[in-house]
Amino acid sequence: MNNMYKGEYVPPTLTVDSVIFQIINAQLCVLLIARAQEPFRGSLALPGGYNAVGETTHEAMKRTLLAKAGISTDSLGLIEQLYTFDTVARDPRGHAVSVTYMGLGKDLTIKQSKGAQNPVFIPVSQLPELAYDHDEIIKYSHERLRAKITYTNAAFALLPKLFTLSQLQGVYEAILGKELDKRNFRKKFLSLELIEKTQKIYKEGAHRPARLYKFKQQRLQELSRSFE
Amino acid sequence: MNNMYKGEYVPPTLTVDSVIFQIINAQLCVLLIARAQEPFRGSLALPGGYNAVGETTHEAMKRTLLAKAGISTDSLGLIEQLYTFDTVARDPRGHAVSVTYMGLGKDLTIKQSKGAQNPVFIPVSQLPELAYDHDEIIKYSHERLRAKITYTNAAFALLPKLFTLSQLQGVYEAILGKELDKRNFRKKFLSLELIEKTQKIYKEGAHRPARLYKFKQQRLQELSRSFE
DNA sequence: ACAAAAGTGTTAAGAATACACCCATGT
DNA sequence: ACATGGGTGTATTCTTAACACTTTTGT
Repeated sequence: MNNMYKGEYVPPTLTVDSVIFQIINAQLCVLLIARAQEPFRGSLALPGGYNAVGETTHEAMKRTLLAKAGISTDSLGLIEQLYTFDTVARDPRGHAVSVTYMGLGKDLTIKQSKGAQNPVFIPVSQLPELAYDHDEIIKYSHERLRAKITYTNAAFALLPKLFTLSQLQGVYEAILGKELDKRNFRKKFLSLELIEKTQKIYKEGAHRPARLYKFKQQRLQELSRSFE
Repeated sequence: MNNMYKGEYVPPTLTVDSVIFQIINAQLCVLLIARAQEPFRGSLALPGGYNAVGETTHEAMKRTLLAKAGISTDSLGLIEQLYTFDTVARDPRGHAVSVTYMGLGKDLTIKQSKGAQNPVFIPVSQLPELAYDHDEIIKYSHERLRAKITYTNAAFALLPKLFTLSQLQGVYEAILGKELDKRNFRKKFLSLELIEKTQKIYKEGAHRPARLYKFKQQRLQELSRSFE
């Protein structure tokens, strides 16, 4: 295994995969594409692809996400590296190493580009069988997201600039998978001082209009006291 | 950048690096080696090396740690993958991707093996200038460790099977970099029910002997309430 | 007897939880 | 007038934080 000393070093294949989350209809959804090629042709999979020499993993992520799903990373509110998986046993084509990223967005529009492969957002609670071990990766990612919203303001990346407290609570409920008490949620969240009232009102449906709030910062911040 | 479609795909170099922590004299120390080759010949660096095809990153970590520092991963209480760094700009030899692991141990004995490169444990508070951006990696790793001990029982990996409450508190103080109140620390930690009293007593020095405790589990557990 | 670390309890302030009704709107 | 989601307060329990003296040993 000391090939490198003899000048015969051969690196494994390097790939990147993206787990892009978005809340749709109060459900946490993940971006998947239908694979156009073997292996797992026709199965749903995370968007991803090869990472060649000279390209950073972040650049490869950006490129593959745009190519396979027509989504620009600029439209994501937050991107972070998740974990690096060894795929020795996992990929039928042989040894590869996959660097995974998690991205959070809202109102993501999928542009059907030339090379795109039918990108869709599917609720994480209703995933069909996926290619490779992508279900494991999504589960891991969901776990990370759950943790992330409890000690940071990451929810900003899943909400519009202006939002109601009910929408905010809905994001937490969708990710944590449980209902929260409205009064306690509001009291706690407001006491964290991450958001502020605006003068705007959101009218919708046959009920009392809601006040709109906004995050003070549109970038990741740690909470002073963790949540839930 | 679509070389792979033409069968010309060339992956970047893949390397692994390990950040191995140990508490020595109430100080958090990290394992470093003196580089025997260019680049950064003579500088201190994290132990690491190439990861060739057919080998998982974990296997490569294990192998390089043994080869460069004579430390067996079996002697570590905890190992976890940290982060994957792109080294396009960082490595003078060109584009590489480095998967980093964090390991925690106690009483680690460095065996000077044939290929070993003067491995030493150095307090993180007194690091000299290091090769590459290894200082950044260590800082990141320290941050992760700080978080880890506040929401898990990870401290078990840095302590002997039996330990005194003062030793346990010392681990927290060394990692958090601040002093803690003895009474509050004990009350809180005991209430978490992760450790239990033993009948053993530790006598040392000209003072009252201390009761020894042990962790109920020698594997990672989340705390019911997070710490500090 | 002294030095050195071990061990121990109370009080006050802050945070979390449980819980139910009125408000503003559209139909 | 009714259905729908928006908005609000209090009492209780639990958790944290601040704080100082006695005990046991070796020399």
